[in-house]
Amino acid sequence: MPREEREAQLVVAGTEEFGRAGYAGASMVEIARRVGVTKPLLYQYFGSKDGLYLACLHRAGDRLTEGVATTMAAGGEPEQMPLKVLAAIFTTFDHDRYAWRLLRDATVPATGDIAAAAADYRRRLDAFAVLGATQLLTSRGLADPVDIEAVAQVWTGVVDSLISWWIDRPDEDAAAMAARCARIMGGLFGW
Amino acid sequence: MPREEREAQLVVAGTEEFGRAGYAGASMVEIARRVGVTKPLLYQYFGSKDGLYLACLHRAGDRLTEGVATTMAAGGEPEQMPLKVLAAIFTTFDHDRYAWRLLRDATVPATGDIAAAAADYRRRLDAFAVLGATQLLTSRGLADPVDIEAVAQVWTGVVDSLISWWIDRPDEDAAAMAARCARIMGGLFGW
DNA sequence: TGATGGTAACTTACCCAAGGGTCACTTTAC
DNA sequence: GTAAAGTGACCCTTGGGTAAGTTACCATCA
Repeated sequence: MPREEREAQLVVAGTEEFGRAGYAGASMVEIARRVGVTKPLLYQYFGSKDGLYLACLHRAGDRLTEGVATTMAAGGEPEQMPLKVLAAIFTTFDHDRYAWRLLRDATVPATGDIAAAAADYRRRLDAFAVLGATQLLTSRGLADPVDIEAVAQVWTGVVDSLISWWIDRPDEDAAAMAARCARIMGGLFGW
Repeated sequence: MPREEREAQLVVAGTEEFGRAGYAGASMVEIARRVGVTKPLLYQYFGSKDGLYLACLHRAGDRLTEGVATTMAAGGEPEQMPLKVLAAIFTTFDHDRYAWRLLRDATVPATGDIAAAAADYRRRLDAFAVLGATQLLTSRGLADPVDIEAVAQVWTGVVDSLISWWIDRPDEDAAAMAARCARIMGGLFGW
């Protein structure tokens, strides 16, 4: 099998394993086993556990920030943005649901390349979240910047828990997930 | 120092370290070092890493389920329950903010005593969340049980992210945190 | 009162399995 | 024949876990 194709397989398997068990809990030999190869090949292609994690992280982070940026750039009513962003995330990661977790893994080493890259992706996503929260809160007369930060962080937590819930329900596809969120938000908040 | 007192110190240090780094990422020697003792004493008192984790988990889980149960039992408007529960959680864990994370640590081994105990606490808390979500959604004409489950899980995710945010702001006390949540929910949802 | 023995707190130094990482080698395709 | 895909067997550090011993305190008793 050509290197490029094998690497893609390994990144997919790594994303699932890192997403499931976290960086600290994931095992390189287990990731290799999933693909049907052995550990030395994994090291030949990615150099180290950090190298593989970074490859997984960049793939996930780039796709995610791109999708969110496109959606946010399109604009619209502040109340509609959360749903639009959710729909974009669900569509992008329908077959790769663990990817989101890589950006929010608490078990990566506190310093080093991984921490820096993950912090950078989180920073970019947080900026979008803060932008959305600002639009939403100011339209309702709430201007405290600390409130806005809190709402932005809760928003990422909501995405997090929706994706965790989704991972446990593989039969629910992206469209059904988006429809469910729309129905719930409409009912609960009148949005 | 008497055993009882030392054990309490170690449970506090363990809760912080497990909460910060997760079960897989936490180190027993680091936990002992925080308290100023060495690893063998930790093992003499708790037997194993699992034993220490279970001690931390039970302390956190018991206090949490008790506080939530008391609050839910008091009853009230469905729209007011989330705020009341949040206020109870903030008050209970004002000086022990990492405790919540032990119930939701993804890096614990998938089987064994810890997994069973954590699943049990989560099950009890989920039951409260489902109860609250049912009251809230049925009052708005949403009766799909799958929607209710999703809302319940998102609710726990909201608590999770609020606590993470709070951990990063040690100057904000429980009362300020509750007031902030009340202000935001009032502004965003009109609750 | 002071020697004595026992117990609980605590440490140094070690064992061992797991897992990240490497080397030398074999197979396969062009 | 050579270059790339791939492997078996190994090294070594990390970290969970333990054995054996030391200190400090306190109750007891000539």
